Amino acid sequence: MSPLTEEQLHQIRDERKEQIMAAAAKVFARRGISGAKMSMIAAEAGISHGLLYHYFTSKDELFTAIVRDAMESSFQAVGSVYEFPGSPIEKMRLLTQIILDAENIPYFMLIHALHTADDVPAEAKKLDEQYPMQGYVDLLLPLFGEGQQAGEIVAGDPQELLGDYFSVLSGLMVINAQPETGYRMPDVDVILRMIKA
Amino acid sequence: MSPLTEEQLHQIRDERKEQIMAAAAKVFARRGISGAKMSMIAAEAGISHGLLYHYFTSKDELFTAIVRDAMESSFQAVGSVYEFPGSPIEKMRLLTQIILDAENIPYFMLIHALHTADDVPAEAKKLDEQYPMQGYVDLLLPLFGEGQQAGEIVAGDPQELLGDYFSVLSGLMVINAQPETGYRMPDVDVILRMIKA
Amino acid sequence: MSPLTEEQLHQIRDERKEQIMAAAAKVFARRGISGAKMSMIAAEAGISHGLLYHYFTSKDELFTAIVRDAMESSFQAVGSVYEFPGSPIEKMRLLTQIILDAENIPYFMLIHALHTADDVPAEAKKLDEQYPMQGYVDLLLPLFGEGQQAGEIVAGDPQELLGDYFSVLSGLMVINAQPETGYRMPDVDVILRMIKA
Amino acid sequence: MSPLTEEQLHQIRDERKEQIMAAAAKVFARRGISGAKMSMIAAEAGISHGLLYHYFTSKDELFTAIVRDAMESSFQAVGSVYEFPGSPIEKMRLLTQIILDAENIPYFMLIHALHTADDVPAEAKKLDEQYPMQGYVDLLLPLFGEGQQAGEIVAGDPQELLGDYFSVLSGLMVINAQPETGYRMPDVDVILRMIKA
DNA sequence: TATGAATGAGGTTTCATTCAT
DNA sequence: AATGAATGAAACCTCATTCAT
Repeated sequence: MSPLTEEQLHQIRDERKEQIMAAAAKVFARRGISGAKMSMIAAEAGISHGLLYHYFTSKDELFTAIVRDAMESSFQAVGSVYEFPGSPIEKMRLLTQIILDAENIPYFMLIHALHTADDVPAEAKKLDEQYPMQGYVDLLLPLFGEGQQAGEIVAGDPQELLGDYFSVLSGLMVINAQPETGYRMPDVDVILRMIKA
Repeated sequence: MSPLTEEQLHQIRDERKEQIMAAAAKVFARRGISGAKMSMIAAEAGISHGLLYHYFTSKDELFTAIVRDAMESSFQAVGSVYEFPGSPIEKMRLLTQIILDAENIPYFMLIHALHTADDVPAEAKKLDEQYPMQGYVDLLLPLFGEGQQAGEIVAGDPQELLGDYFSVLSGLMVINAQPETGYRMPDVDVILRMIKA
Repeated sequence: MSPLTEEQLHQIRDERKEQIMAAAAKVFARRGISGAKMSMIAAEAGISHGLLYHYFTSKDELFTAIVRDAMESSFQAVGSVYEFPGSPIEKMRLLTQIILDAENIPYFMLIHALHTADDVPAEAKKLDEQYPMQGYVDLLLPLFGEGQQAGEIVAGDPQELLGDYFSVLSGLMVINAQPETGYRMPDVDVILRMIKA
Repeated sequence: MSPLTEEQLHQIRDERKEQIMAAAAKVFARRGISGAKMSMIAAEAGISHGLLYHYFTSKDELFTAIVRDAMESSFQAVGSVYEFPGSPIEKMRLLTQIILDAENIPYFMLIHALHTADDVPAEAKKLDEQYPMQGYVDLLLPLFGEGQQAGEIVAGDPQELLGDYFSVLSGLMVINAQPETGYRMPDVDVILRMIKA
């Protein structure tokens, strides 16, 4: 009966959702929650603002969906460090290099926005508690300890060192979210010196 | 009951302005430009929102005034590094420690907000060009070179290294602007490892 | 598998229209004109909202069609009172009983909505002038006069009494349109006392 | 310090609130909840729509405030019946006459709107449960029983009769909310016949 | 005929700014 | 100088209507 098959419609919906979320991630990252206007997101996605509401009930829901996406996939990405080749410090080096990629900036910005705004949707706050930075630290603790025992990584409380390391990375991503601001994105090896023995 | 002299009035006015700017810096830092509402600033300053407009023509002017203040005083603070005691690396250590003080966070946040928002007043943008990060780097280049020659500071392009260093510091300040976000503010010595020989 | 004849198609179309109008009447009655959303009507009719527009050009046209239907059939129903058995007051009793049936509520609600809203389509307003309450009164005047002469019906201006009577019935139907509101639908005989000698 | 005394401001606020509520009652009564636009209410009150939000947080809150007002004062009005002069049926007659006053129409309409709309604020729904029609019936039961014993009021279950009576009155008020609709507002004595012995 | 994606006018709400007192 | 009432531009969101398939 339907002129488009169920499957075709499903595909259209999924593609549109992706398209909107990609556009929204950009805008949220660049402007923060209240600075991101629905009209900007619509324009960035090349659709009418009305259609946004066909796919996401509200700005809040849209923001939350993007954050969920960002957190889940970043968590996975960090977890894959154990499949990297090389010694612990070499694994850390690779992971750092991957993280610093400009394309990850929106993810860091979103999490930053999450902490910055105070009108964050409750749902998004839950996600923040579910995937805290501590999670990344825990994930890497074994690797880090191994590196310390091997004498490749500097001595000290691994929890704190890893926390410091992620904080530095997060900060760099956040301030480099805008182009042309005069900030620099340091070379991997410069940052790595913080934890290298 | 003689009326206040012109000068006394002027001084009262200036004190009020300081009070408002301090309150506004806090709010701008915590919420960003569009997230900071004039009513919040008024509440934080303990005055009515109407009174804000007796001291600052607009939100834009208020923001710009704060940014100017932040830039000028931070520039001065960094410049005073040459009066610090100790060897170059010790001077850098002291400067870093001073910078990382939580009370400086608003300054970094303001500059970050300046880069983040796109509805930044033109006046504020001019300030950004007038006091770019490069200025801080230039200020410290002689000290840094001295340290490298003394073998205290790691070899490499001093321009880039200093740029990296300031970027890391800026990033850390920005992400630690909100309390309770799980980020860490690393110990001075951890950061210092990035440039220490 | 011979294709449907023109006539059969027409009939199917008409049945669909009836189905939609019945659904719409329910929704309009319960929510009023602006409270009734096209999507609700479509859902109630079990079709997509897009299909509504194959049968009715607009919400206004749909509303008008329902009102026309309601007015025409109710006029006919009241007119049939003369074929009822019994004396004038008994005829009035039967008519009242028929009117008070819950299934007639949508008709009264529609006419009420017509008077309530101010964004009523011009076409519908014309209908309201074409079938005013006065029409019902005129229809019943002879019967009423007969009842008065027979001493069954209370004395007084029959125009006014009949007007009062219909107003009371209308009011009762309208406030009982929603279930569970605490209002009562009085017994026929209680209402009849208003006009019984 | 304040250029207007606390008291003056309070008075302005109260007057404005009254003015807005009166205007809103009119508009809500005429158009229902979703049909009443905030801009209409503002226009009716002769103020800007922005100012509405200075006094009432939302359309819902405004509606609820009016309903509360309506319910409380109508409850009081009905309760005062016992202070009326005359026999029970005469008291009922006076009460009826007071109720039927055109100025009370908004009150009935609001309660009707409350039952009609389905997007009624939760707060308003609570009020509806707190002041149900049964409350009015209970209030009048003693008087009604007295009238029945005195042979002035028709025999029958007083609960049901009073319920019927209020339903008829409510219905009449609701359908006569709009001017020029062809409905009639019956004379007190016509309605009274429903309960008079 | 039938569907649901897509649009945009219009309604609700927020908030920077003005102004009477 | 100080307050808070008042305004209106602009943001968010809803929903009647259109249109590709």
